[in-house]
Amino acid sequence: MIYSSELIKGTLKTIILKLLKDNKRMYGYEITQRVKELTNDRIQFTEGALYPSLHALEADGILTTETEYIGKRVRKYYSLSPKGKNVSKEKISEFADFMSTMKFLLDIKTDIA
Amino acid sequence: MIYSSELIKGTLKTIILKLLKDNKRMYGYEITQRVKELTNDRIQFTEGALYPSLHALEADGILTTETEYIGKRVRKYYSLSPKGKNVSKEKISEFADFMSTMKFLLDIKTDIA
DNA sequence: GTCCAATACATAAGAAACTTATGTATATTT
DNA sequence: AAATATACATAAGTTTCTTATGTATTGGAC
Repeated sequence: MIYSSELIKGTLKTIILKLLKDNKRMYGYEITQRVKELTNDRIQFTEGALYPSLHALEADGILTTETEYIGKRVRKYYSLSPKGKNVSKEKISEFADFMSTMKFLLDIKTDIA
Repeated sequence: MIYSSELIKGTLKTIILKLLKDNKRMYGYEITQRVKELTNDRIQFTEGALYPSLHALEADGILTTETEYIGKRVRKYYSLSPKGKNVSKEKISEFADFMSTMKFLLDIKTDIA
């Protein structure tokens, strides 16, 4: 099952910030692959969504970049700035809070007895 | 705390369908108040988002309507159609699945030493 | 008895975030 | 040698929401 994109909307930045919190630095393509892998293909970031989002986070001072060459191919690593570390924590805890609200609202039973 | 709207995006229809599943029929204004109340003001639907969404669900054959007058004031009640009952179940279980994926994704440590 | 807030609907313009499509280029596998 | 994977990027179009506006009735406060 691939989730309807409507459902995933708005979670992209939160996921990016979580991955970077755990991994110190990652490049764009790596992020798409990691998410795909971790979710068993249920969540797949398109490049058209990912790259503009990374650029926006950098412009906001949340991410910093280092460009490296692997052979002749460029690779752009993203890391959390000090500000980004706080934003990351906030976003993740906001999402956790949101999930518990939604869980209550949708009356979802997580334990299948 | 009011959740960032970016986070709530895409959940509006799911919430509407859940409320109508439990309540048989509700009118627009009632939905906004119920959601506000159930979430302690954390989720608030604007009319500009709600009404077009209800119209779209009706156009898709997911909701049916009955118009009633309370005094001279019109009130439009929405109910799930037979098709809507299925869609409602699907949307809710899709969201439940999505939440468990997100919970995993946001809890995991990927930089295991 | 009048004014403000609440109830109740609706739509339109603009913004935000995404999809789809396209482009460039290198590296690896078949 | 060709196809696939890696790796970046942007632009046009769509969807979905926000913000603003509009109309009208009802109830409570003063």
